[in-house]
Amino acid sequence: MRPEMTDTKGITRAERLAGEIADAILAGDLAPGSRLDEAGLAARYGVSRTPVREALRQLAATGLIDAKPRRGASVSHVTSRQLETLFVAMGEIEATCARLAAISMTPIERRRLEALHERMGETAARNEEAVYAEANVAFHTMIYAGANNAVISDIATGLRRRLSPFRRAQFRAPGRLTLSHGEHDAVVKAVLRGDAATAHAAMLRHVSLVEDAFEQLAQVAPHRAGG
Amino acid sequence: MRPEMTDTKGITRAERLAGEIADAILAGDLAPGSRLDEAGLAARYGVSRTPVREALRQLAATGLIDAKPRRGASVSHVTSRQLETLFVAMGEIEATCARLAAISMTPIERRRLEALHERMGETAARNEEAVYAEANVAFHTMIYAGANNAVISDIATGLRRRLSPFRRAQFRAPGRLTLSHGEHDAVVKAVLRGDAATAHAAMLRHVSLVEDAFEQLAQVAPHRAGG
DNA sequence: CTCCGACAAATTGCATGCAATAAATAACAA
DNA sequence: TTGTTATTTATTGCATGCAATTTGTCGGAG
Repeated sequence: MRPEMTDTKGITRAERLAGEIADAILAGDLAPGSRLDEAGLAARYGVSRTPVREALRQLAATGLIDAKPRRGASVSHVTSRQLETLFVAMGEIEATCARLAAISMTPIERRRLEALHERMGETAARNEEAVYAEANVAFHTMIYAGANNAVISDIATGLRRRLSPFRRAQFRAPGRLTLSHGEHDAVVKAVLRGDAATAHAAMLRHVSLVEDAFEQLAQVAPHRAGG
Repeated sequence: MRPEMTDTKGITRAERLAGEIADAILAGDLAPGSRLDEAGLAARYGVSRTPVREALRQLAATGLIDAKPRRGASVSHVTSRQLETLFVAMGEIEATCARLAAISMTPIERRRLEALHERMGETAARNEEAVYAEANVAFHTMIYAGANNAVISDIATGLRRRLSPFRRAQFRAPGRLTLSHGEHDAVVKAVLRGDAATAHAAMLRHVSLVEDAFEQLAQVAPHRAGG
């Protein structure tokens, strides 16, 4: 449940290894289905098998890799069916965050959300993909935090991480930036006025549309992890 | 995500240990705040420290225990504030499951839910606490399954486990059984007729009332878990 | 030619030993 | 007496070796 919140400077090798391996997977260096041999990883990272084992367990808990008792671990290769399940879950959780944010965001949080949203409008108008993508992460993170519920925001963060490799190019679709900002607008307006039900629905719709955008891209360039 | 939670007959010692320790915690044998000494546990369960370590990591991932890098692990003692956060999260997730169940339950699942609900009505009328409590677990599990989303039902199951020690006596309050059944009734009716929004609201209300019932009991017998 | 079984190789799970670090205590100075 | 520091101790993190189990291959029988 707690991947890491304020985890005390993961000084342990296992923690660092988990991060390294996760990055390698998310970056596509380790393709889905790749076998994660303990000895091999130990040699590759210059440590013994023990921290590798712990790192693998940790990653298995997040669902990033798939480990069965005596049969080793492999990069969990996500089927399109599972991917849809993940997107649906992500949508529901984000919608829940928006719902809670509408109820319990502090005035300061609302001001900051509004300010970020306006800035993103300008970014979208100038069609600056990279800048918008970065701000987008901040936007959603702000919604998670606004829920003022550590358990749910942890869940949301975990899901976001798992989906991150599939969201790389989500703003490539033509006109997606302004569309995204428009969808955000509905969410922000509802949150600011404290309309929980509408915030929920608006966020659900937004994430569903993100999923659609992904699927269109996926058809063009089927995912070989090399994203 | 993980196709199976009840992993392949946890043949490994670490898996079994994780279960044993979790049971000990949930049963109250290990009080919140208790230090979980690796060597001690290893001796107690007659194994070496290695599987104990892995079991502790596993439990830390579920939030049941709290492990910091060089400072060992201890039974995470839940503050009342965190407990409220957990209850809120549980409510939101369960409500989401109900929402999805209303949308995507198969006809067979709906029939079974209805049948169980009717049986529970009779049990409640006869005021059979233990039987009702067991059926209640099945009821909620059925809602999770009805969401037809493995990711979300996994999350719900995890939260339920974390909260289970605090729900033991939830049906002790006088008249709670028939009240519970009435709340279920609203959920079931909405789910059966495919009314997602109402199912969401009804389940949210139900879980909130469960939380209230808990808090009343908690005032009578405080857990000294607070801090 | 196919299928079944035994054997061999590789890999994981577990135990144990050592090193590193944090908590606890004792000693010393102000 | 109290505050600071050095030492001691206990516990975790890591490395390595061995045992158990799985998988792939080879041989033989049908």
